Amino acid sequence: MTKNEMAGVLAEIGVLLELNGENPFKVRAYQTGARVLEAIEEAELVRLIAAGELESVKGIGEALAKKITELHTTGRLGFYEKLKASIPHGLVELLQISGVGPKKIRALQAKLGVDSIAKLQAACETGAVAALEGFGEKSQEKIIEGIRHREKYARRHLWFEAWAAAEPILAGLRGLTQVLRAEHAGSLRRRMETVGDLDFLVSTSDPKPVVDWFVAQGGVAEVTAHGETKASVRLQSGLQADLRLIPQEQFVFAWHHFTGSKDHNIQMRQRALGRGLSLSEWGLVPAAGEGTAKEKAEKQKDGKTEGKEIASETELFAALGLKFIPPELREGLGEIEAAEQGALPVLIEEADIRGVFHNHTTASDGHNTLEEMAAAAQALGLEYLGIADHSKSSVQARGLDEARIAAQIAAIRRLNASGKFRTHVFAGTECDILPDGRLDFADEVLAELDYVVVSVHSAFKQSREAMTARIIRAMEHPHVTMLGHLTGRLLLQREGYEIDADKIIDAAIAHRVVIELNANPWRLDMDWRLWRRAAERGLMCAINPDAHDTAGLTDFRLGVGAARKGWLTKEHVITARPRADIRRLLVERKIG
DNA sequence: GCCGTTTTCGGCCCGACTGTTTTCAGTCG
Repeated sequence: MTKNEMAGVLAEIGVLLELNGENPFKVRAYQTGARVLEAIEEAELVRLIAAGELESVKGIGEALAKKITELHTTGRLGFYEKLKASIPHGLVELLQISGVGPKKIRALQAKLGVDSIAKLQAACETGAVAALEGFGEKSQEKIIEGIRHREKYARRHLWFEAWAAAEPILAGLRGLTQVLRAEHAGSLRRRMETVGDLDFLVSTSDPKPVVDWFVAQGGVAEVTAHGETKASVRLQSGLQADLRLIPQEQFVFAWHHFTGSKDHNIQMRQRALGRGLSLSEWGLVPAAGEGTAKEKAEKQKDGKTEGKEIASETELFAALGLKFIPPELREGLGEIEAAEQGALPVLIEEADIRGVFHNHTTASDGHNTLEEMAAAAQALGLEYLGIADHSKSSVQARGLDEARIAAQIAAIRRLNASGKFRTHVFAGTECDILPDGRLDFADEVLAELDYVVVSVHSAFKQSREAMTARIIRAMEHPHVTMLGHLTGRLLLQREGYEIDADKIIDAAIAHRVVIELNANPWRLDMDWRLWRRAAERGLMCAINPDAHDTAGLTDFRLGVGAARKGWLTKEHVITARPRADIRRLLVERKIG
């Protein structure tokens, strides 16, 4: 059983225990265990299991270590199978309904025999739910709505779609005269590849007109909460947007809190407690003494307790002995330890990008010509543009055959010689990796190119072993410069093909092949979660927009966001190198 | 179920909003 499958089992145990009404801290322990497994490297995990040292991992104790070991060695877990069998499958899907949690599910099951969405719907229609103690007409209506929209509401949204929705809201809030400050937070600010909802924070001396504007703005389908300090709306896309109104003195604390992640916040609060302080969205106050954190924060505001003024996130981190942690790193994956040791990376920025390698033209499945792409790259200030159209086996994308790519190479050479654009164009290919790992072009063709991207576009259903061997064989080819989209995933649409990422990363390092961070908003592949360790071991990254038109070139910015989440600095990223370096490296045929 | 430079037991982040209540439980983030 793979690492991620084991993590999935632990997470599911957490859900099942929750439905059983188990101690919430036990539930959390399983959730933590699942996340820890996801974050650990597969080879390291195997080593720890073999050595019996799993318990040395923070978050994994005796019980979880035993269960993980059982899963790893037998592929099964008796505890899990028994638990799963004891709980009707339909109960789990009830959790998808907005406003319905474990307690309500237990009540519905105990008193009405509800153990599926269908039965819950039927019970609502007869009015039985409204008659239940603790429920009422409103609850019943909300459940009916929740059932009707559960797919739309549960859906996550691509980061760039969420950003497109958030930008005008943020601008609208900032345009209100009552608003002192408005910021976005949440997974959008952390630049997660997908976003579940939008979070906006506002400080104002006059909340009512701000909340009223927020719930009445265009694009709002439904108002789900409308209080004095908080409002929630459902946008027509199904995306939920939350607005929170925060006094100016507490803005920084709230901004940090609602940026998350949850794991990061828990670790920050634990760190604060270790220093006799209590951190919340209200402030950073002494942990001891009477009263809630909020009350203490308010006292502090009035100058009744000792406390240094904290006016920025930098000062907030500093108060806990930490360097500023960029939002992209706040995933609870070691950033606090790094910040403590002054070992945070200087993350790559959009301005560091000098060029892009993987782009298409009308020669294959792009929508703009070579010259149009070059002009657009120049307008973006890029020093170089790599053209990598598809190769002949990608028939669906009108892949180039030998004659057409020869003509394209000549056209690129002529364009560069003409001096028409300051941006230099490199002639490349996105060469198909054939099902057996051979390349789609003969060596003589590849030798004519400035560089070669290799990608999988066929036979997605190969076994993990076959696919891994196939990709490694392709990377061993002496003409290969970089590997395109590692898994071929399309976010929220299609899982990637099965691979052993560690093995492929090792092979890429060994053969000095670069792996691409495909910055297309549906891809962001290789995943940010893999980059940190890979780069530490020496893997080089190319942030490539995989642009199919001139507008798509700007997608490299999404790739920078993902690279930042992967702890990458500009030293790790080949496309942050100036053109002169690139030319020299490409002449040597290998970059890494 | 995990964890410990206050602890091997007793904690575990904590507040807003809603709906159902008439003081609070459940859900959510």
